[in-house]
Amino acid sequence: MKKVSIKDIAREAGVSNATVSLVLNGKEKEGRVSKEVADRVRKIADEMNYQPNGLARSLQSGRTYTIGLIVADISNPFFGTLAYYVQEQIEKAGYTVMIMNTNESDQQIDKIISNLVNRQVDGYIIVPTEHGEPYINRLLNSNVPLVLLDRYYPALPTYNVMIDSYQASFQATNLLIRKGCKNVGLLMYQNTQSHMNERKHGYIDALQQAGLFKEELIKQVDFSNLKSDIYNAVASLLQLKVDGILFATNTISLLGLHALMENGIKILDEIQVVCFDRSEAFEFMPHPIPYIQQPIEAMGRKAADLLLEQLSSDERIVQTCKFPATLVHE
Amino acid sequence: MKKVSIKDIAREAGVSNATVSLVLNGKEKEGRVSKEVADRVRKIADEMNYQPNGLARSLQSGRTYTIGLIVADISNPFFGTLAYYVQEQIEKAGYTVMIMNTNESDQQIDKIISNLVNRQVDGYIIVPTEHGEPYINRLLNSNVPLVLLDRYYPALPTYNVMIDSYQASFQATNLLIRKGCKNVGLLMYQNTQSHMNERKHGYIDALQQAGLFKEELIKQVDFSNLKSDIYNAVASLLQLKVDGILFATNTISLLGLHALMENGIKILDEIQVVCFDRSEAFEFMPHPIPYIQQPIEAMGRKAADLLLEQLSSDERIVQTCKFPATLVHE
DNA sequence: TTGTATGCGTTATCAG
DNA sequence: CTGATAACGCATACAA
Repeated sequence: MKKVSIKDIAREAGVSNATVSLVLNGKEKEGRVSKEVADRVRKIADEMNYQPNGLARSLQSGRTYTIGLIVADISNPFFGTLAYYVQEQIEKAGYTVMIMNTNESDQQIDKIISNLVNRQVDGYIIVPTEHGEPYINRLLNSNVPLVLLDRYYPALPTYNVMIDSYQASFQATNLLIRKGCKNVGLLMYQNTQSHMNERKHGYIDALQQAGLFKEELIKQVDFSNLKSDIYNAVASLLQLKVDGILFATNTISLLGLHALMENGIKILDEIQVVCFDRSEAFEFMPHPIPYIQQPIEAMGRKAADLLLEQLSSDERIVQTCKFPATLVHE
Repeated sequence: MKKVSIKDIAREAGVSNATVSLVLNGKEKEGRVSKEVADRVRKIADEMNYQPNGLARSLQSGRTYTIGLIVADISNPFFGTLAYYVQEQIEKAGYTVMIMNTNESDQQIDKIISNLVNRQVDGYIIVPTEHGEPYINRLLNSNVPLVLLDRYYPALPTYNVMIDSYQASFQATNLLIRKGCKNVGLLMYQNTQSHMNERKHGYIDALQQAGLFKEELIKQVDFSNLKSDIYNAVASLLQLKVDGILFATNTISLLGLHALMENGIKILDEIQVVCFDRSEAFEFMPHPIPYIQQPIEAMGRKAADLLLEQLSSDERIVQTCKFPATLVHE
């Protein structure tokens, strides 16, 4: 069962491989191949169950029609859903998506990018890691189509797609203030990236405007030690008598809520919260949990569109596309 | 910023491309290249920021070091997590994983497989669609490394990895019976595949042994019309006075629980349930929800291992690896 | 120790 | 209308 190539068909049909290639690519018109030959070639190709070799084709054409999508954690439904829509949109244009996982590791993103470069992918959609800037920069310099997703490096002139984290966080914090909270805590990642930073400053600004900001109510947790970090942070916030908490990501939200429960807190009775992203858990809670809803589908499709745009034209007018997030409550 | 090839380095270094190739592949020993030349070549390659072209290499070697992972829905955390572990395991062996999505569509799986064949991937791990048997069979005949995941076609001699759905469902149903249920309903997909079928028969057998089986308590829902189908099915089950329900997948579980709630049912007080797969929602429910836990990590790694095994040796001794699922309750 | 020549499967150019 | 032939970038058998 070895692979059959154009050459095999040519031999079988008694024609040259050039002719076969023309026929199989539907170029018989301009190639001026006779109907008879064309039909015979097609028939034989079919009988021999010919499958074109994309490698050879790509080597020759310089295009793989593949794009690399690098996310931070494919087991997180946020990224899974994002990947879903990116793929759906990219596929419409005849491209294939290669999904890769960094696990938030800078070392991994370096390896993955090298790997994709070797594979000659035509473009990249990347959720960048905290200190991945040099690797992204290298890609940028090589002038390959590129879109950053969910986070970006302000110093780099890249296409970016994400939500307006500042606004989302600002609004969310104001909701807590309106509900009468005087001690609003923030649970966020120990991470200096744009998205975290904006979420932090939206929170700070809202509280400062209300004259309620207290530095010590900001708790940072580590991605690699999440569960115990969060439990400790929540315990510590409880000691500081918080009456409201903003959770800065979906994962933090879920673990945070759980930690509150474990501490015997009646959520939304004793302590107000706002979460990031909807969870299937919310519908089953005694009260509806307020949350920040990211337009995942829109973001995925937009990232795909921006990449496709670059793929089909040379001019680059970089843009940062910040989607507004929706605060869902009541 | 055009790509630099071996030829460019050779010219720059004043040697032949064969020499460059030998050096860059660490074959200077057996190739007997002098240290000086080797060092110079390496230095120049580095300065010119040489990146090997994997396409050309693969075309020559016949191996892409890529495997295709085809799942049914990447936005479903079950498959997302599965993908995560498959990738982690495959990557250890130096392979790259291409994740693709069928959305349970037979048409899609056909397209995706063709695409991956064109791309010359070295092997496949596939969650097959309902009527995808012919496409899988074609792959099988081409003798390419292949593992089916989560479901399989009994008629095909493939490597398979999944849970023992019959046992899981049988146990789950017996739990409901032990809890005193007399009218146990089943909410499952309208799907003839192995996993669904086994879940159905585990349920039937358990009930028949207890003399409690009633055909009309089995409700089938459609993947493409899920939400409303489930609401209708639940409503209909309630009219039939069920006192226990087995939900056959994670998605069905969540929507099913929600439908019960909407109908004002106090879950586990008025009606007993068993779900498939853990949900983050369960921890927040008034009572701990019993569920069937699949060993996702073990399955992902096993599928990867079985594929790697085929990749590194010619002998195929197909095996179906059924993992026991754990019934978690109390 | 290094260079030359060839092939991997395609497509494209240019003759015939 | 069709067939040689070169080229894509790399690896390798064989010369030198």
